[in-house]
Amino acid sequence: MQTWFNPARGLEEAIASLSSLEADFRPDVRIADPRFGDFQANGVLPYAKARKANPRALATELVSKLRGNDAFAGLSIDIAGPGFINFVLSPAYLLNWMGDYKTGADLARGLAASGSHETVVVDYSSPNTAKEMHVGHIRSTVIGETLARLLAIRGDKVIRDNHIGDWGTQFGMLIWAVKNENYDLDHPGENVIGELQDLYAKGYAHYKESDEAAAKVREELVKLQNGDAENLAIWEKITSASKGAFDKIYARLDIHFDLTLGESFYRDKVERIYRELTETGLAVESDGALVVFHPEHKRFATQPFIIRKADGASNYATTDLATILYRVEELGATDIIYVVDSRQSDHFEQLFLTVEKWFKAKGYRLPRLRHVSFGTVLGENGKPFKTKEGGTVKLRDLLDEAVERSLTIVTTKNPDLPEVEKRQIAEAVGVGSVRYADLSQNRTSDYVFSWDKMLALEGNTAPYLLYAVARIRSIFRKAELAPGQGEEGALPFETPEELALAKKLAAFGPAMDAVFGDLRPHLLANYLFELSGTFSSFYNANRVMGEAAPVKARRLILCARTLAVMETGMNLLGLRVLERM
RNA sequence: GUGGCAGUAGCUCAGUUGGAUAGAGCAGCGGUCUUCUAAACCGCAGGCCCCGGGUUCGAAUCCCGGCUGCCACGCCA
Repeated sequence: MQTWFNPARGLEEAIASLSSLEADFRPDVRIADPRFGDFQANGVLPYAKARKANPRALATELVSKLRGNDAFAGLSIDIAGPGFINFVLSPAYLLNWMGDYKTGADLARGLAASGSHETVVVDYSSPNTAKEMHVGHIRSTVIGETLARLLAIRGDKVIRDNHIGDWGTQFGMLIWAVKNENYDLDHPGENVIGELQDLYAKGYAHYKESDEAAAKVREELVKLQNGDAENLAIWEKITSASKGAFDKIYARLDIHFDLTLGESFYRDKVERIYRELTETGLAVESDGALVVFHPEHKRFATQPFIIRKADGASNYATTDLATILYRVEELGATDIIYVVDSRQSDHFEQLFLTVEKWFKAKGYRLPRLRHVSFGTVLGENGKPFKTKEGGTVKLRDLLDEAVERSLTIVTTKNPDLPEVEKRQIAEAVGVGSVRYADLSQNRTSDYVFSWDKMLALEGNTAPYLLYAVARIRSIFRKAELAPGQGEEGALPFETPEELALAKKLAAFGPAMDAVFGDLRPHLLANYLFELSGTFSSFYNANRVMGEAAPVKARRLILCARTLAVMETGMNLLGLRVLERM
């Protein structure tokens, strides 16, 4: 019996190839409401509608062809209502599926089969140097990391690039303050970033004091940009200290970049941008600045895309243009994804429009450009997030708090575990909870920050998934078997809980298709939450140990496959799985 | 003003791109540990899908018009 890794896709293709309908017929197979079946094909309805035909008759004709075909041997098929075609996977089919897709590697293979194998740059996290990472950075960082992992498992060549803000106007103030305070960058204190942030605040205050003071601050920036050795040395030390602080957070979140090419990397690449955009006629002078207008666009006909400021300096539009060129020419990117806050959607729309015209004029290969946007982190009052003191919550503090709360709980629930293991569990649960709180929500909606919500440990949260995995691990530990062992002689699934779990596992492929459709990780989180729930119901209703051999074997199969799917999915979300908790 | 995003159960949110009787979690009520981890499971209750039109076999979803909230819009990123 033939099985499809992704039954929805398999059905889609098999139905299309067997039907004698015209080419515009799309079977439109999707997961069905369990009351009607496992999958349903709805495509005959719109097809019949377009031709004023009887959908029920068309469905009947189509189904008679499917029934005689080997590909549909393990499925029951029927027609309901106006022409829905419902499919139910047989227990034997499900058992076969479990035999074909056993391990994480099998699942990865199944996923990669439908990938397009691009070279894709994922641009995410992108904090500013000399500043502490705060809750505002968490979304880009964890969503970007998950997208990178998703694309990689689908078979893309992924290049993770941390486009840090290391060349902005903040350096004028920072350098001025470092000099004014005689801050010793070679022997910084414990909390370098905190101190740098204080220095920045002093520089900023000075900048605001008077015109003369502002001029001095600007002078430091100009010196830096002109390559002044002393200022460059200060800048380098600040950058290096900042990267060190970022790396601590990244290590904790298990995030790894292939490249960290910040804005400063492109500082000698902006002249070409000015030249090419001017010579292609895209950029024009306006109020002393060099800008791009898009006459065909309702707003961008008058809302400029400023690529060189009136004072001659570059800005982020310039470096973003240079960055795209670099990624295409030097990295071979066919696809570039920006994981950035939705407030910058105008910027990206202008950027992409400009690149399209520029690349077309120069005959450069145009990559696929996508802005994967996400909502803003808001406070409880619905305004952009600030603490009561007007500051931001540091990512470090958030993670520490989460781990502390988790430690309290693990100590209560499982007091006999060794201290070291309790701490490991608390770290995985705490950090995982913060991360999952973000990933389980639709990225496009705004995010209301709340300690309780971020650190919740029940319901649709990381611990719920981790707990399901720990229970499976525990079964194998008690059975003294490795996952994958003890499966011989299994009979097809029988109980409602077994069947529900088996079907949920076979729905992994369709769930992942939805995730890739619009790059929405929360659909993976939803799926894993549902899988955990289905497993928990199974666990409570059907014992594994102590059952007759054929029953035990088939339940061990379900445990092992659930484990493989959970581990694969959780790894994509960046959650570390646990043996016990 | 122009444009974008959003409005679904008391609260927080899903809703597979137009499919069948709109779903979860939390909070509430009731039940389940001598048996593989009760961080769990089972059940009950909870709805003007912002409002009004339209499109069609079918609309939370698409179109038009409103209302409300948030965001962006010349030299910050």
